Amino acid sequence: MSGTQERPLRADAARNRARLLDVATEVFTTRGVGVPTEEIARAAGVGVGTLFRHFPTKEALLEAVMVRRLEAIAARTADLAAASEPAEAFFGCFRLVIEQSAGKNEFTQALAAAGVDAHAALQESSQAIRAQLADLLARAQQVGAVRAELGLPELVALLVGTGAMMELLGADPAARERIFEVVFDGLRPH
Amino acid sequence: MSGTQERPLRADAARNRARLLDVATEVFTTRGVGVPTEEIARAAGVGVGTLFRHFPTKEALLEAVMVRRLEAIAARTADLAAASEPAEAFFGCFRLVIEQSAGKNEFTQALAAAGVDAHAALQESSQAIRAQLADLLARAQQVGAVRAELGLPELVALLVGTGAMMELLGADPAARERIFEVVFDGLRPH
DNA sequence: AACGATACGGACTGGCCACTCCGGTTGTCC
DNA sequence: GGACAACCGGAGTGGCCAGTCCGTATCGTT
Repeated sequence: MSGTQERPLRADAARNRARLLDVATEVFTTRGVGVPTEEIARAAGVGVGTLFRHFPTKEALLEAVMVRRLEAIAARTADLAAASEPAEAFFGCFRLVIEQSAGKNEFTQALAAAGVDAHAALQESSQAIRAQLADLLARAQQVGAVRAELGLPELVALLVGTGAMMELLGADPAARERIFEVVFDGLRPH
Repeated sequence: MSGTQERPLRADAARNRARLLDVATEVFTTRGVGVPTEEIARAAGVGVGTLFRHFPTKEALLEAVMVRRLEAIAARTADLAAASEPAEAFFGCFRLVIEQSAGKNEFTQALAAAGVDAHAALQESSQAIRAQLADLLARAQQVGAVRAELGLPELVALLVGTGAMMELLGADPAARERIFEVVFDGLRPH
């Protein structure tokens, strides 16, 4: 389906594209999506023209950044899930997803909105994560580590919400840990 | 301090101001803060000039809306807190705050940011709520209804985060209830 | 080394939106 | 009921920003 079948980019073009993605990730994450495109271009050492050639729209750039993050999370989640028994895998992945979306409120919102109004590319990579999460959840429930009545939508909500909590608490590790304890205890049966 | 000491408004001016506030609350809540000011003016049946005379800035309008909501919540919280014993009061107010901020992600973010960079008026009314919450929390902890190690920052984070979860789940009451169960169970000791 | 093809830069355009300004209207007080 | 203030409406202004266009530079190939 997703044919990445284009003729290979020229060396400089590939370099610029990568730099653009890196810079955009950094800037959007730390300063929000309201930052003018021109600033991202300048920070990447290219002109706006170049930016818009690689990403025809600001939205497209944002999407590319998101997809990249989602894919990174999916990969790490898969590793973690394969290497542990159900309960550990579930809670480990929960932490991982939270930590990977650090400083990125809007990213989590996108994950949330993905099932609703996001674009095709986002749909695809967020579906991948959702499938993994569903699997993780089912297995953790089977061994009785997580309340049986919870579904995937609730899990996603919990993830996004917990992410929001962490963002609020900033860099206080003790407080973050206390939140994890509350949420994890709440997730366990009875 | 906060001298509401101005000469009383003319009748029509007062009416317009109130209508503006009502409409702005509605519009900002349902469609986000990105809506053009002119649209709010039109919906309120006045010109933009009138809007900007009452609220010199879009931000000022937003602030007024926030303050109003915060005050409403503070009032209802106080009632509820006075009429129940600690545990019931705490969890009741938790629900109340969540429900009152329904459909208003950005409002909750403001509550959160209030301690950080919001304007004077917001500071004031959010301080009032925070004080109430601190009290509620302390009392619930004294009777052993809530984990002792949690502080006010964690409680605020939990509120905001849970609000985000609810927003995500939309109108599914069963799912919302399941989330409440998870969070409330997590809040209780051990 | 020379020549296409490919990619670059950044001045420019168009649209949107917060905010201003002032001629006209409406409330209020004697 | 008249006169003066207080208020209103909405066309207009300025600034910002996403996206375009084309002359110029760079890459890769023979």
